[in-house]
Amino acid sequence: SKRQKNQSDETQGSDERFHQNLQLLVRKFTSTEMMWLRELNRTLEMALDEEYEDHDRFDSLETRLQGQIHTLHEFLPEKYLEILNTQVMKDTFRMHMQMQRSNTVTRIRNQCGPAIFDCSIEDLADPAERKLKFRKAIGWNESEKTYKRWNCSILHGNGSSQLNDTVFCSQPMLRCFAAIFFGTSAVAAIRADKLVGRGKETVAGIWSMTHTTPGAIAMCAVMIRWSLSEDVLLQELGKHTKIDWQNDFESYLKFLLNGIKGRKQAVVMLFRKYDKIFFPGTETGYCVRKNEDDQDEEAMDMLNKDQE
DNA sequence: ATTCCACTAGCGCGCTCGGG
DNA sequence: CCCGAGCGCGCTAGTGGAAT
Repeated sequence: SKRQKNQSDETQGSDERFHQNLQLLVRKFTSTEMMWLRELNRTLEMALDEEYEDHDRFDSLETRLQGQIHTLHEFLPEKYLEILNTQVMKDTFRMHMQMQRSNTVTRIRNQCGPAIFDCSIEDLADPAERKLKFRKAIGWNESEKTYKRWNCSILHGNGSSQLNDTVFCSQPMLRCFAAIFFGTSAVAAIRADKLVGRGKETVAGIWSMTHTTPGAIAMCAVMIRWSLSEDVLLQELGKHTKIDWQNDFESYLKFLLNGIKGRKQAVVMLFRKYDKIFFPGTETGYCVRKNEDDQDEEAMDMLNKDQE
């Protein structure tokens, strides 16, 4: 059956609208909260553990899953939480999270790649060429023969710095964010230092985004490194690079979440920077809102210990 | 052999914008 | 004011590869 968006809301079955809204929410969730869910089915079957603390979220698989289910409970409206543990929910999450990732990687590497990375189409088209040209920029360490998730010049503001106060600030990061949430043409706007996405129907509008989220920045970082990598498919574990993309995503997420909680200056400024560019005029930034319930803090020094 | 998975080409819809 | 060109969106149908 064809889409019937032209029909008014009244003529559309409430059941159909229920599912369309859910699909929309799942896509938003993928791009703004978590691009992957570990053990999706089991997560949706899980009960909320009241003892769970964000603090321990990334310590073990069990706490990671609890983190996921807690994130879902914060994100989804009540009416969907009631039916979390159903086959419909599982199918919808699996299908539409996948579709959202597919659409995004196609957009970033193939459609916007040259504009985001200042390179030719040919540079991006061939895996071997990507490896040759960009391996260094996405974290290749020649002496250790592995990829480092933090030491990537492509993520840093001034090109080659490793300091944590410039991470996620690079032009490609901003362009990638623009491409995902404000459409392909927004990349050109960012490049020209112009306002993005005003007056156009973009996903940021469709999803009613009001501020930058940790999940969105973490996903952009993974998307950028993956787009320049020799991997052909975006999978949790990269076939050719052997990069554990899912783990890297969660590391970025951990860094950002802890940074917000601990009011780490670099992270707070990072979100302010993104909000200023992409959501000007909104006073409901993530940092402001989230900091109300923060508790005792330990000094966070993730960047130094890195890798687990 | 069959099913699943990741991704892509291309389509229709709804929107914006500019010319008449 | 309207009309049509063009754009960005999500979706469908399909490919080719991997897993079972």
